[in-house]
Amino acid sequence: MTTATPAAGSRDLPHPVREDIRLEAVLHALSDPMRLQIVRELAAERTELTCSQFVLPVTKSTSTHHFRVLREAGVIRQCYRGTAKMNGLRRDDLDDLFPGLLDALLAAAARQAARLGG
Amino acid sequence: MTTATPAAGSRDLPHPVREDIRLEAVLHALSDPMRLQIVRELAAERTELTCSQFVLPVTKSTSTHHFRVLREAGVIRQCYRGTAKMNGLRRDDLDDLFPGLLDALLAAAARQAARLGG
DNA sequence: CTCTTCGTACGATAAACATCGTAGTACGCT
DNA sequence: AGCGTACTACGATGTTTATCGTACGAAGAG
Repeated sequence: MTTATPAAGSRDLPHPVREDIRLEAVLHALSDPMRLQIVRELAAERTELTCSQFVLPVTKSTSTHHFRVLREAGVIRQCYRGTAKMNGLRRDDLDDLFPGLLDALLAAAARQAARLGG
Repeated sequence: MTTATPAAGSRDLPHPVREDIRLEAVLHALSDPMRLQIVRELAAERTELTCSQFVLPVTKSTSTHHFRVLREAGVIRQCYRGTAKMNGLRRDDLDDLFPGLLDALLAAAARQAARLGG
């Protein structure tokens, strides 16, 4: 336990490196309402969240799918912490690649939510 | 004729009104490389362009499809001028709904193109 | 009227996608 | 070891999507 082994339990997840993140993939990932919601919550809380902390109107299989799309697009970073899977926004990478984009997207989403939701 | 009839030649095209433009639809429309390219060119030239001024590596049917997706998402506005179909960015509507988003997207696309293309 | 140019409509097709359910694996706790 | 929690893997399904080809319509030039 508490061994800082490289493999860290052999439960690593594949992420694209920063240079491989493609704008089209990011936009596609965010074009799904469920995934956009996930990213909004993740940005609101400034910390990492477990998958189960999101209340989504779909089954767990579907949630897994959406989280994976976000990860493979380079929008979030996932890692295991015990049995829980932590999710964090890749804000540093996104801000470096596309300065201002993430904030503009979050602002647009917030604005639309405010307009439609009340 | 030159009659300013309401139908205007019965060649009108359906556009969503500003309030009906959805962020998810815009992101989805721009998540296709072909369509992102179209929007980039449209933004670069500050004027309206005909469909045939775009050189796209697909057939005309497919082009028609992509232009329609962009129009139905509210990203571009289309109208006929003679036999040509003019395309213009709906910058006013997009800037009103999502201030700063379009510019952030275009900047991100330009940055990525610069990074990958040279 | 005819011809050409520009774009559409429709049908087909293959791929991708969102969703589910079931069965299974990994980890922590007792 | 045994149990419960958290998430995954796989297969199925119905929908959407990107693409094409062919045939068609609308407008302008001769």
